Amino acid sequence: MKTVVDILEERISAAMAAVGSVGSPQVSGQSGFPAIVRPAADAQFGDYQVNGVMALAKKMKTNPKQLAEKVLEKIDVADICEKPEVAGPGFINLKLKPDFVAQNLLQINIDNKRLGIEKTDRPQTVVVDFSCPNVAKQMHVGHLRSTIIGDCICRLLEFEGHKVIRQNHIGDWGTALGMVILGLWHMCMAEKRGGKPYYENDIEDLKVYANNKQELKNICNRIRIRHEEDWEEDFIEWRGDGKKRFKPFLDNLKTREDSAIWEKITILYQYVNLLEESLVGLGLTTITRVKKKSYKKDENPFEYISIPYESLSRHITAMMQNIDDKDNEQEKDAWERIRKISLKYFHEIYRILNVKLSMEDVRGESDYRKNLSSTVNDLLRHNTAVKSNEAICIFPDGFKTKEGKPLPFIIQKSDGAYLYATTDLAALRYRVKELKADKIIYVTDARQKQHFEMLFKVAKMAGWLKDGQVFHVMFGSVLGDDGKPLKTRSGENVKLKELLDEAVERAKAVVEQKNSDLPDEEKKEIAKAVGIGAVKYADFSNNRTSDYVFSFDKMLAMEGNTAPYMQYAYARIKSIERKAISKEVDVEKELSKIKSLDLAERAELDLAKQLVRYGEAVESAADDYRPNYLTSYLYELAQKFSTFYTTCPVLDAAPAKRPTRLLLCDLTARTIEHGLRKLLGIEVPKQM
RNA sequence: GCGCCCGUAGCUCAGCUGGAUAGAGCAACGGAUUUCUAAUCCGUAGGUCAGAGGUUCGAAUCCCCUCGGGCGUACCA
Repeated sequence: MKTVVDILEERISAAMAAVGSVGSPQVSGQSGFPAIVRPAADAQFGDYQVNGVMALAKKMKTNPKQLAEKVLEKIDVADICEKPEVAGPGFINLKLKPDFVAQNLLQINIDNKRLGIEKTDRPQTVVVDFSCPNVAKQMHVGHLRSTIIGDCICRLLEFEGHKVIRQNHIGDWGTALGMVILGLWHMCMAEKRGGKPYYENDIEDLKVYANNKQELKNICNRIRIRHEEDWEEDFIEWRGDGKKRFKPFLDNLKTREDSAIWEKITILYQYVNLLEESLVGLGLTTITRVKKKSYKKDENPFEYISIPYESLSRHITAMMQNIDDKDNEQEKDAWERIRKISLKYFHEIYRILNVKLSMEDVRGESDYRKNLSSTVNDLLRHNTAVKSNEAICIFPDGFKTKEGKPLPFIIQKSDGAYLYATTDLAALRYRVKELKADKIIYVTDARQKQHFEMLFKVAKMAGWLKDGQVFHVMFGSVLGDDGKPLKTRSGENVKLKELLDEAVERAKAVVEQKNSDLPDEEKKEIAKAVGIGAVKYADFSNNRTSDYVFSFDKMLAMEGNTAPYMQYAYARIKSIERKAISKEVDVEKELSKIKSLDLAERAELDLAKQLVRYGEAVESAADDYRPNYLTSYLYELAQKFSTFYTTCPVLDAAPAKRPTRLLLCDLTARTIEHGLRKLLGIEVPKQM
């Protein structure tokens, strides 16, 4: 079934074409005559309005009002609308016939699965890249948006009939790798030293003195001296070979519990990050080793160099580039363990969030590690990439540095390490070539806009992409209550798990207060649905591109335009169905016999018209990747239902009126359920 | 400096290739419950769409300038 707005658009565009081509042949040669049918701005104008006539009049250099009159003569919508009217400077107002609404509703009613919404006639293979948390890091509120918006986009596209391939491009390569190895090293040394782990004290000190440069330098130097002591001491054959302590520690890691490792590694990751940030500009150096290009048997294969202390993890990253080598076996095992544990925790969050992402959807940066050199080489061969300051770069047009020079897209650093630009290119190629993607969608925050613009441009330069094949679906940053961006500095992140737990807890308190008679088990289920639903809905209902002000109170408020409002409407309908038995009303029977509807009451007709529009809302949300179009539709639906509910008794209605009202209830429930559960991944309890 | 995004009611935000008198929620105020769940409904009040100019039948929306905020800007993601 086509949406009403599409039918109207088609018919009125045809009428406009007929009128436009008569008076002005040159206009007809252009790209058609869009009627631009929109929901009416004000109910007094009817249900839909045509905006396109005035634009056409402008093109034809004619009077819009007169043109609208001419179009009116050609319009054939008598089966759908009351007589259309010209209004204002050249609008055409359309009002649906109650009969048409009733017939439409009866058709939707028959289609249990899709509520009368057609599948696309041009199905595509769409790759959606979303969520993408970082290994060894707790997911925080910043990951919430990518995860649930991405999931919603997948659900919308799947429902439209596209083949969707989810890709969880987790951060498990590049710098993350070096930081985890360094973090594990600190874990080892802290355990050797015993007592309260030194990194916990260091984190506190670094935070306290973040703005006192002199003291910060003293602290960092103290850390560095301890670091070098530990490093110097840890060897059997050659300085710093790690055979005395670190290597046995890595072996021992296998015997430890996941949860114990997870808790520590997330803190250590923060530690390494915070230490490196603190070190910037302090000028401290440290000793490390690099493998010689050639060496004799029994000779120390390493030589020792001095590097800036803050670049140590990056140095390790470069060394670990060959993680698949035999020498690095232990590091590789440890790394895979950390990766596995991290994924376990991410998937726990996905389960709680009701997000459809499985282990099969995980294809992280590390999965492309074997394609990185060929990606770079191919670009060098095409002369797309060039060497500049020892780094391998591509200079796409239109991007400039601070100094006004061309801005490079760096795909290999001067130390030989690859970057996320390289993995992104390799991933993009994989998606086009192997996954046969017609379309690739990246769901990330707006700060990466320039990166993606460059990525897409480079991929086009290399001939790997067609126009219009990739989209960056971006969203705003997460802000704190003070309106400033929530920095990813350690400690300031709000852990997603804790946020979700609190949401459920608050919901539980409300359920307890409103409906204390329910069995405990049910109260728990309701609290989960309401709490998680509220958090997700708060995010969906915001404009995607705006910044996101994070506030417990706002997210967890359960009044007004929130998920619980819709869940409540649903629960009321289910309650009517339960009550029907005691009132000797056979709902199933009345619904199955229904042949026509009686939409006499204002509230009935308003609700019916809203129900007819569900397909339009889904379509616009999917077309623009904007879940908030869907949430505002559902909110309006619930509002119209609530008005209907208070003015139109259902079970106590006259027997002749009752089937219509039962159908309105049933269809409202099905639409809310479909929108919330199927498309937004929000549960709808039968009671609350 | 340059590039991108943003500025709408006291607060949080919608506003869909430019469309009619700019809409919601929260907070405030007034009303509604012997009747299917009041996590509700009905109503009142609240605006120089940051400011100035331009484009046109018509601008919150497009262009220019100013002010204010954010992000990015060669080896982090």
